[in-house]
This record gives sequence, C-alpha cells and structure tokens, in this order.
Amino acid sequence: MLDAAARLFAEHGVAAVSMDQIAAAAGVGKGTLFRRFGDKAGLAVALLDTREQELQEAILHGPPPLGPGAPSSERLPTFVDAYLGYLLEHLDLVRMSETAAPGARYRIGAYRFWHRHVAILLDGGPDPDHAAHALLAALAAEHVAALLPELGESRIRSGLRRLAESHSGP
Amino acid sequence: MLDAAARLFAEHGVAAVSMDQIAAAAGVGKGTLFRRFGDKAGLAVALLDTREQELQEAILHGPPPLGPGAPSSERLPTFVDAYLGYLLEHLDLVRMSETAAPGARYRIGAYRFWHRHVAILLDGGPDPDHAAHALLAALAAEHVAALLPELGESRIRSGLRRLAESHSGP
DNA sequence: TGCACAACCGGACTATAGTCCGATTCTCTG
DNA sequence: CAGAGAATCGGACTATAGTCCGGTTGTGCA
Repeated sequence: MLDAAARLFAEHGVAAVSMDQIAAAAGVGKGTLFRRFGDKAGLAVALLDTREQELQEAILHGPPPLGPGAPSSERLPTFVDAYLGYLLEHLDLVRMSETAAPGARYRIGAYRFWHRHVAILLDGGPDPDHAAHALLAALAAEHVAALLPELGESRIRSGLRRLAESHSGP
Repeated sequence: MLDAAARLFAEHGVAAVSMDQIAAAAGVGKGTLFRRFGDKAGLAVALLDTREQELQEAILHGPPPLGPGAPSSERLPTFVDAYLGYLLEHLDLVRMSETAAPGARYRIGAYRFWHRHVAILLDGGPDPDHAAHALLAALAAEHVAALLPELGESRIRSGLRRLAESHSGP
C-alpha cells in the first residue's frame, strides 16, 4: 500500500490522488486502507515515518550542534534549519499530514516531539511552551508553502534562522 | 442568506452546519449560495466583514496606540492584542475562512492587510516581510484554536504580547 | 402589450473522504 | 483433519463540497 501511494503521489502530485485510486492501485479495498491508516493524514505520516525518525534520532543522539552537547543558542538555529530542510524535501506530504483534518497537526505525535525539543532549548526564557509553539507556527507546512512563491527558499531560511537566534539568545 | 447562516452557526456550531442546510434555511438553491460566496470560506469572510472592517478602520484612522500616532514599539503589541480579541470573539468563523480551502488564509484580502500593517510597523528591522508573516503565523486561527485548551487565553495573550514586544522593541 | 434577449436561479449531478457490515480467510483446538 | 470462533477484508453506502445546465424571471424596445 505504501509503495502504491508513494508511486501515485510521485507521479500525479499529492493533492491529485484520491484514496480510491490508492486502494485500487494497491489491490485492496478502501476499508483496508482506512483501517490501517485512519485517514489521509495518517497515510502521509506513515510515508514520512522513516525520514522523520532519522531527524528525531539525530536530535536525540546525533553529533552536535543538532544533537546534544552544544549550547541551546546554537542548537536551536541548527534545528530550525534541519527541520526546514526536511519540510522542503517533503512539503506536500507534510502539508497533507497537517491539514487533512482540522487540528491534525497538533495531534500527531511528531508535533509533540518538535515542541518538546524546542521548549527545552528555550528553557530559562519566559513561557518556553508558548514560545516554542510560536516558533513552530512559522514552520507549519501550510505557512511555508504559502510563503515559498512569494519570498523564495533562501529568504525563508534566513528569516527563520534570525527568528531562532532572537529567541534563543542575543 | 447571511442571516440564515448566522442563525444556524449560532445554533449548531460552525463545523456542524452544511451548505445544503444553509441554502435550505435561506430558501434558495445551492447554486445561488455558491455563486454569491464562492465557497465556505467566502461565506465566512462575508459574515466577518463588518467586524473586520471596524478593526481595519481603527488601525488606519482611529486613536493611538492602535491607530497612527504612537511609536511602532507600542502599536505592534496593541495590534496583536486587538487582533487576538477579534479572533477569540469569532474563532470558529475565522478558522473556517482560513482553512476551508488549502492556502485560503494567505489569499484573502484581509491577510494582506494585516501583513502590510505589521510589515510597516516592523520597518527598519531585518526582512520585515518575513518577520510579519512569522508573527501572523502565531495568530492563525488554527494555531490559536489548538493552543487554547492547552494554555488558556491569558497565557496565549501574554505570550503573543511578549512576542510582539521582542519584535518591535529593543 | 408582446416579443427577444439577458441575467439569474435552483436542484440534479459529480467527486471524494470516511463508515459499516456481510463475506472470507486464518488460526487454534479436539 | 474438521469445525468454531476470531480476525480481516472489500466494496456498497453516506455525507458533503462544489459544478452545471435547463428553466424562469425580469427588462428593454417596438
């Protein structure tokens, strides 16, 4: 199923492929598809799983400054940069995982992970929880996708970097 | 039509009312409803129109610090506060106007207005355009709606105020 | 008044996400 | 190996956003 979905997405674009088509291409019924993944967002999450876990692993146990060991003022901009790279690489899929259902972004486990990570890096500042949410808001797939044609990748990247630096220390 | 929509939304909640129901309650066909408003987001925008224009008017020609006359470092937090008030007052409607179609938020005229306003207030700093988008990302209806149950209104308000101050201040 | 034409209207129609239940297959036990 | 029960499957079904076209109503002109 994942193979069929990945192939169709690559061929026709994420938005243009229906769940029916995926089920047909995978040779299963719709019921099976939905039972396995819950909804379209769940399918996207499953497809992103590997890449996402690599990034999470690098953050938890990889070399600094992405991994532990460097000061927060360095880890935060590095994280933002790395996350943006991951996001741009799979923009449509992440977008689908975040927007298929209302509020989906904030419910999936991955968001919790990013939020926790950022909040820890912001520890010591005022209300790290909210500050982390605010920073991640600027990294929402929908947001980045809308800005991309207007500002281009490099301005987004430098803008986000500046934002991360201003949060984590002057 | 707007009356019927407003009544149904108030009675059953924005998410639970279908366009069919609105058309039926208004005594018109679906075609008429869609021809007039384009889609669900357009209907929400039409319902918000008055309240939104009041806020825009107060920003353009009202008394400082929301209106012109005060320094940017004061106007920006005031704007964020006022916008948050407007947002919380009509959270579901704004949310519908921003999420009914993918990318809708960034296409509607209102967003352009808020963005322009914030960018002007941030003029002088680095890349005011991107900084303004980033600040508005934290004011997205979807974002605020997701944070509300977790953080509560007052923490969101103070967090956003701090964010605005850190952007515009020293 | 009556006719031609344009604008407008409304509901049938399509596409798609997601649900549900009868049918099928698999597994465990005697 | 046979049968009962559990797990799984798949496609018909529902709900809803949005499209489209045939009919109707209104308007300008003779």
